[in-house]
Amino acid sequence: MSSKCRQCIIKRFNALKTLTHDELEKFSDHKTSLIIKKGDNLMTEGNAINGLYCIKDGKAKLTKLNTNGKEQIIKFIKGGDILGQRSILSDELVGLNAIALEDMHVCFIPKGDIIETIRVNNNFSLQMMRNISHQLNEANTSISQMAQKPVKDRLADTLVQLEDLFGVDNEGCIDVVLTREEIANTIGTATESAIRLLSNLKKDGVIDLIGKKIKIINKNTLKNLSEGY
Amino acid sequence: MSSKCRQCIIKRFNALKTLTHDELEKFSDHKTSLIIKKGDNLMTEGNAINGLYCIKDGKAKLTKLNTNGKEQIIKFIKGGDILGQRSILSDELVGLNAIALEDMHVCFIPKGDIIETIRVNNNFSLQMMRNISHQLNEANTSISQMAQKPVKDRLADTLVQLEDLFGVDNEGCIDVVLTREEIANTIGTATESAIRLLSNLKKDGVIDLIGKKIKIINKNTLKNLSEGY
DNA sequence: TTTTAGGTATGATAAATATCATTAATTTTA
DNA sequence: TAAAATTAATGATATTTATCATACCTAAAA
Repeated sequence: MSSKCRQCIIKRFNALKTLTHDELEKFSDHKTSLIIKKGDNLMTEGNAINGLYCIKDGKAKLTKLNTNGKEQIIKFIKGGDILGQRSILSDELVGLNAIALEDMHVCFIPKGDIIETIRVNNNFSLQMMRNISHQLNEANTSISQMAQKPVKDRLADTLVQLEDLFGVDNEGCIDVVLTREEIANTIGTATESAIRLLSNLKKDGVIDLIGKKIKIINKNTLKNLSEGY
Repeated sequence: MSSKCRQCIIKRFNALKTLTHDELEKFSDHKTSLIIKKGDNLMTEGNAINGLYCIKDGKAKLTKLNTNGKEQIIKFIKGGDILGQRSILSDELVGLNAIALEDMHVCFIPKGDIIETIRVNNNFSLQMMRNISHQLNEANTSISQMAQKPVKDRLADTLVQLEDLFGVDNEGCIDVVLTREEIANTIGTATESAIRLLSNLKKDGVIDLIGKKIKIINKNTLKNLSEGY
């Protein structure tokens, strides 16, 4: 049973918080609730999109498939995030794959309602612009880091970012399960290189590896490493 | 003597084309015309910005300074482009340096007018969103390429993109003057590596090097190279 | 014009990273 | 639970890329 948008906690976290009572009601009436199974695609690169996805819970990776067939992970997504804004706003095809890292609960709001709201509710559009602008800034930083930093620094940076984004579980491990290959695809390196560098960090006592889970022991050291020290 | 925004040809190329007669008049009255000398900063990373820059003519590089002191070129800018949108929209500090590659003519429009127009003119905000969204898409592609492609492929890609962006002069050379270091900072490699790869491309007859100027002889080969063939 | 400085070019070498090969561990499937 | 398949780990090696050194060229400055 799908609940009311009005009651949804995720609206506190994003552009939805600017909506009026009536707008929320309309969204509620038109929305579809979906369950995306781990490994399934929520969006697919090159496809058209006709609405916005609100992530209620679950985690996803946003990826791009390279011409050589390699997957590049551009960004991670979690509950409270909104997907598809860029594509709806620019009226372009979807640029990234969104692939569930675990089962997800998602709401789909049709494009018409969004566009209508953009036209009427200025705060909503401003909030969306803010969001996209912020993402652009992050992307630019990413370009610079990918281009200039060695793999080791990028790995350190990624670990810190993953902990900041997903937090830690009750054992103190970064609260997301990624394969070594996915970590490699995030920092842009070969899987073996990622594994090797993780092993080194463990040997140096900076992190601990518990199965697939990673526990940051010395965050400051990681932060320094990420800046080349 | 600064002319009227209404008559400015660059308004045809960007969000300004959605402005009403009255809005253009207001912009005209409040704008400042500037000349930025080659090598000077139009915007500086970390600074606040209180308006939008419209590039009438001239070329610029958008850069980021890395923690190791290296410059990364994120994007190139030319006449018709608008600068500072992201920062104004998100209300964040400027994320990039804009440095003139040649003398530029630029108009500055104060933030107040822009924000006001965003509130009133929906087409204007939509157009801006489109622009930012498009830039975000490009940035994501860039991340993927930086992370996954070898330097040679990135150089080939950059050369093609530079020609597409700036066109060619009457000798058929890419119509922008960049130092080898700037090319290296675009693709994210050492200057010597960029020079070496350019020399190889010349030896293979794919490009010609005429002083600093670069002439693409076989664009298709470059395109293939950029995809790893 | 000569000098000087900055940019370009190229070789030699070192360091970083990828690839290939193999084994061990873990997860999935039958 | 056993077998199969995937994932992780690590060594050996090849390739890519960076760094250092030096020479050359070009354009600006004295």
